[in-house]
Amino acid sequence: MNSSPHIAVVDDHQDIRELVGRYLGKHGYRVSAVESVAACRRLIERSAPDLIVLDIMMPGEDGLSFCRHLRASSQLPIIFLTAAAEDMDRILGLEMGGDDYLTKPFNPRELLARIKAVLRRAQSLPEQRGTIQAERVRFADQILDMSRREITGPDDMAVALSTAEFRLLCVFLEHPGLVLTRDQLLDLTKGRAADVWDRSIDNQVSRLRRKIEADPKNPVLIKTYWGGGYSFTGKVEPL
Amino acid sequence: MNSSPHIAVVDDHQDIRELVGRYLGKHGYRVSAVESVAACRRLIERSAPDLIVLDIMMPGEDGLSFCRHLRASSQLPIIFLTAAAEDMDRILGLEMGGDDYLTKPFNPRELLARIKAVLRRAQSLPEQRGTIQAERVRFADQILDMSRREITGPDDMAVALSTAEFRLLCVFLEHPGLVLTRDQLLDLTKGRAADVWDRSIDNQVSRLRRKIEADPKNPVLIKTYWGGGYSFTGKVEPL
DNA sequence: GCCGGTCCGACACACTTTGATACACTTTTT
DNA sequence: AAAAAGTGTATCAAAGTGTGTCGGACCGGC
Repeated sequence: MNSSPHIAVVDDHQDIRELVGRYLGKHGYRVSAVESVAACRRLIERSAPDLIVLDIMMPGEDGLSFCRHLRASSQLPIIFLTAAAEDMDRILGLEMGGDDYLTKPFNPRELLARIKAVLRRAQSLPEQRGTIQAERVRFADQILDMSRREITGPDDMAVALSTAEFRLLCVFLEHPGLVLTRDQLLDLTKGRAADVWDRSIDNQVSRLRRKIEADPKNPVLIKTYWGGGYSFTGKVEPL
Repeated sequence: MNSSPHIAVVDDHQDIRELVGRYLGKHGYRVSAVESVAACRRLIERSAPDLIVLDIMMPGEDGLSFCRHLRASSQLPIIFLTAAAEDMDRILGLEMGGDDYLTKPFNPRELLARIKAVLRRAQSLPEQRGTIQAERVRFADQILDMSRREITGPDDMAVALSTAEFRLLCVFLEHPGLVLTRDQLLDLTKGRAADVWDRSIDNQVSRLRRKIEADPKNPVLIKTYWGGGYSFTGKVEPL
């Protein structure tokens, strides 16, 4: 990502354009706000945005028909704005690739969250490092037995891991030192995309820490990167 | 599976479309909801869904006749929605490939379960590893005698297996290390498809564990994958 | 350095899945 | 035919997991 993402906002209400434009701008996005589908077409031609925030109900050409048109030729992600819940039905009738929608009135914060989610989805995937082959792996002062799914500490006490904990630990051990976002962790462990305010990973990290950290209150092995994600710190050595 | 399955929902009631669309969307499916068979035809042409949820009783072209039409040319799985139990007779009259049906009013949760089941069935089959040829097989610290259908532990005590237990153990020994879903296990042992809330496999696994695990309360050989299935962990060596 | 907003850790809780047991039904054996 | 064993279903308890909330930690702007 060499420069900040470029968002096109299409809405016939000036106040919405202004509000959204200002808010997204403040959060580091480049924003182009236009008042009609026609203007949006021109915009797309000359500057290729990364995502469109599109109002459905507009005078002149309608948002939905525009979307159908776009879908015929491109994968450009769209987030729909709809005034009424009934519109949603018509949205569902479309092929919703990586798209999303939001009903007015909406919280700008939520729009931001969804934009982030959609963009992340479009990129995703850290380089796939090889899966761990070894039967046992030493990390820090503990050993993970892959087949028994349990770890043994320096005191020779074995601790069993649940399915989710085990998967999470494996992902960490496969990517030592790398900062993994919650989306990546969720994708790598469960194969599913993150819901907007998903806290399940936080919880699993917390549970895992309780089992592998000497002092769970002051984690050393799994470090938190504020606003970024988590990273496994420590030597990893297949046995 | 590079992207989530795409489900087409065909129903003339808007509320149903909305409900189902939202529910399935929330559970990670891509949903296209349309109000008629005609619209569904168009949908299929341009976007090839993985499964159709089809209301039977609809104005205009009827769901059943549409199904007959589809079956002539494709294997596309269908889940029927019927208002009255009487319709079921007519459904049963069809060739139900991998299909299924549900009577209204239905629990969205159950629909989800059936969709999962049908889709799994459509994929199914892990790569068929060769059947075990050897007369005796060593696994962990025990030996399975194929013809006598009994296992001998390190203490030389022979334990007899029932038919179902024997089949199940064989399936596990043929796919060591692989996580097998309940459907796959049921298919491989009994050759039948899993009913939606089938627990018979759980029971057999439990019984088998009691015979081959040193400590059935803390199974080591047959591991549970929460929400996934079971997996046999341990060396397998034909003799 | 203070302040508002945002993110994270911990906890509690709801919900789903699984394990164990009991029981009914079927098949096999005696 | 009776008895025994095998198997599927129902039920309850236990474990695993996801979501919400609250308080504290962290960041950026002033």
